Amino acid sequence: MTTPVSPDGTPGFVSNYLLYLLAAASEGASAQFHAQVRSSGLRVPEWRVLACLHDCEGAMITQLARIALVEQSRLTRIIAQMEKRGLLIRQSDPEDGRRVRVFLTPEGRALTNRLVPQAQAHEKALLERLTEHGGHQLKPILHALLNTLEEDAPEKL
Amino acid sequence: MTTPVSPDGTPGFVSNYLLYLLAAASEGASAQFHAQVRSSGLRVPEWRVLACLHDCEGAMITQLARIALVEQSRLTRIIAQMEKRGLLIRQSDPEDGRRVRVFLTPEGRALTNRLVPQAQAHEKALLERLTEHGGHQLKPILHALLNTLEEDAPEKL
DNA sequence: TGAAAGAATATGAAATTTCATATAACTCAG
DNA sequence: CTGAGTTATATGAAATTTCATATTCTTTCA
Repeated sequence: MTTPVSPDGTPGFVSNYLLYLLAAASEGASAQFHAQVRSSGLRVPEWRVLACLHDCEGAMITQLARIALVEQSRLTRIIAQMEKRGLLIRQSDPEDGRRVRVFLTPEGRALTNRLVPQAQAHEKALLERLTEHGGHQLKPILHALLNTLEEDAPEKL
Repeated sequence: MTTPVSPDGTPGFVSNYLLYLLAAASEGASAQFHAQVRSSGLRVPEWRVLACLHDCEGAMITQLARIALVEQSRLTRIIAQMEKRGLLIRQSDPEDGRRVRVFLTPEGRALTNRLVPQAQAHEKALLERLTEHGGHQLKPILHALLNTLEEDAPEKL
């Protein structure tokens, strides 16, 4: 990831463009851990679903889609696959028959409980290597960015 | 994007997990501008290709794939489509016949020259809304993160 | 030189993703 | 209680993406 420069050495637009930096940072930082995810037999969106369920078991498809950053119809199919694999079960909400609530199976929970600590360990290691460069400011700034974005989003709660 | 919490109010893992924050920040920050991209008739990876070419005309497919964060075989097809649309042309390198170098057409360049300033304006506006929350630290930290990641990547130059 | 190894790009085929829309369930005003 | 409007999820069909591998060209070195 050598900083791309024009042939003449000019720094170029992309290499200092915020949206590029964010995308590259996200991709790059995730790459190592996502390899672990895949070697646990999960694809990234599946892992995200498990992580969300770890926090909010019984969430609706739509909520999961929003949190896991996946489009709804896609998530519906991912959930279906995960259900077939026995990682989770769908259960329609008795209060509101349109809603489908998703729960981890014991197997799904076991996998989740194995991966979450791995994720935390990976995060810790990464942040430690960043301490000299203000690594502790990273998460606060990202939170601030997300809050700012929420303000002007046509937000669906 | 209400901070997801467990039913009991516990803050939860995901909502403060670095890789999630990065992914959500990237997605969220990009959403508005990517809407502009699409209304210019481009998909996001296509815009990324144009932006890269803006900086390094004549780049090889592999370079573009790495910078634009797109897998090579996918990029090959994206480039092919863009060539059909007249946004760029491929030209095989006389020095090394395996390489394909990519150049903007006048039309492609015009589109690029229209979008890059839009991107810059969007970035500026976003960063301004973040100034009170340490927005000026964001890009430096992301650079630091990317540098750190490069160190231990099996890096292909 | 020429055979083997390596690089850069392309491509087939299966799988996934997207987009629009269907379906089903709920809400609420009249 | 009925039907228009809304919300949650599902699904068909086209398009894209992925993965493995083919193809083409280059480099290496015996």
